[in-house]
Amino acid sequence: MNSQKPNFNPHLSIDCVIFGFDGSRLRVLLVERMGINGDPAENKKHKLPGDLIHLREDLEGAAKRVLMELTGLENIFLRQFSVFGEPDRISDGEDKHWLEETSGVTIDRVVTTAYYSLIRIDKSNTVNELSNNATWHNVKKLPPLTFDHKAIILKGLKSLRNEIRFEPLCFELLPGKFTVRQIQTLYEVVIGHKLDNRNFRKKLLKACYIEPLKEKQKGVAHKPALYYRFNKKKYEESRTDILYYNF
Amino acid sequence: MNSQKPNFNPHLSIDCVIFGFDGSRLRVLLVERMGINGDPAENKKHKLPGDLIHLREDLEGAAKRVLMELTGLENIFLRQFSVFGEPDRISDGEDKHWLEETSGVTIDRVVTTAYYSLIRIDKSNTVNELSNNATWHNVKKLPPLTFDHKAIILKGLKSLRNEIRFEPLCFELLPGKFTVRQIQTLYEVVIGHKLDNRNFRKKLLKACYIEPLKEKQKGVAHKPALYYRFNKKKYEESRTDILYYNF
DNA sequence: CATGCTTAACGTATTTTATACGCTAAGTTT
DNA sequence: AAACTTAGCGTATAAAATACGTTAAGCATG
Repeated sequence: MNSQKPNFNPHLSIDCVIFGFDGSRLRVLLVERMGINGDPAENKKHKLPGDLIHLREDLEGAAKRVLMELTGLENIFLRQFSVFGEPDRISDGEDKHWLEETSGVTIDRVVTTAYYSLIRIDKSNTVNELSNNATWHNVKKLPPLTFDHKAIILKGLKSLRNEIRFEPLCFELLPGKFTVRQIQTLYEVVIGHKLDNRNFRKKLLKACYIEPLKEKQKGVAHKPALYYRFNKKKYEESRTDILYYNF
Repeated sequence: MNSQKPNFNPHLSIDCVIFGFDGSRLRVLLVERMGINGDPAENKKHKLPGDLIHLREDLEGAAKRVLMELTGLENIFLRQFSVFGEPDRISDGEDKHWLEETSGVTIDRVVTTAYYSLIRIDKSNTVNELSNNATWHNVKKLPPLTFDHKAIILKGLKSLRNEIRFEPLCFELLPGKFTVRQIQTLYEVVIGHKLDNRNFRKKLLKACYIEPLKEKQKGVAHKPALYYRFNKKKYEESRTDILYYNF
């Protein structure tokens, strides 16, 4: 309508904490903040994939758009976990300057809705990442980040760490076929401590929705492990109301 | 600065789902939406306590302000649980008209951050509630509500239902001294099914942080129950890293 | 081609926790 | 005094978590 008006709301944004599992570490996908004139910023910093929200766009829709542009993937796991709205979260001079230059409007305050998403790291999405200046980083060794993005990542990690214990989120991070060792390692890195392999295995295989395949690992210098897959349908059928409670 | 500008951001709000437990039902505190000209609206509707956010105000600060104005209470339990930002959530003609009249600005879209809070229903806060047109409603029998407030309450309830099973939230809803029956009834209404009293009692009393008092119920037409209290310090000391997980 | 190395995979014994349900106790009401 | 109601304790059984010993299947090496 009014050509002065940008087609996004300068007060609202979304940011995505995209987690991936590379077989031994939990990683998060970050983009390099480009310099104001297109050239790399002097103080190189990373940021979370995110964007201001278009005027008639849904929050979750905006998150999906950002994910699609970055990875080329649709239908990936996405969960809102928190909002960050301190009036001073954009206070850092350099970061604010960058945001105003790239958006073209004066920024008073931006409230960002944070999502975490879970994806499988493999060849199919590596291509897009490279073309978007995106790189995977170990969540335990984060590079310098803009704004309060470090706090956002840590809170997202906290949410994941909590929720993976009660929901089948692990299968969003694992390949379609996986070994017992892979899923155990994933749990270990996410919840942060070692688990007994014999008991883990026992508990895992009791679950009828984790099905053995006929296929084994190949080319490993030890006894090859059997592959399993997650049967989502069986999982949903086997769910009963959880009665567990504590004080 | 600019006298045209309101001292709040017309895009950002908070809403509070305030839960209370009256001994047998879970209740939620709602305010009656006043009519546009001060007189009761024709189509009487209720709404969640909430407000637009002041320009330099924190989200949680805004929630605390709303709670303080409504109940006169400080330091009450408050937890952010979701954001509601669909572009059309304010689409209802009547509701939108009301909001524009009372705020004095044109409303395109409001993203609201939803908090739930837990309070003890007793005499000390009844006074303020009355002066603010606030009333308690059974969460199972909600009156007609403005905007998407019904969906917000239901999502808040879902969060509470989930989180009360792993955190000591029940003590925020109970009086300082309570009986085993009271805490069990609270669990039953929140999680939605009956529990075996004998086993519940056993599990409860194993917890060292739930301490028996010397005092008993009086004036009840049956064997009087012993009162207990929650020892927060002991609770925190007894916490160990939860190792429990599932797939 | 036998030996060692590494991780997979199975089993068993013990402890802890959850579930099911019977019974007595201490008040009030009639 | 008998009936009624909820409090409060106990016991037996089933299920789940924990601890840890042992064998199996592949590859790498001399």
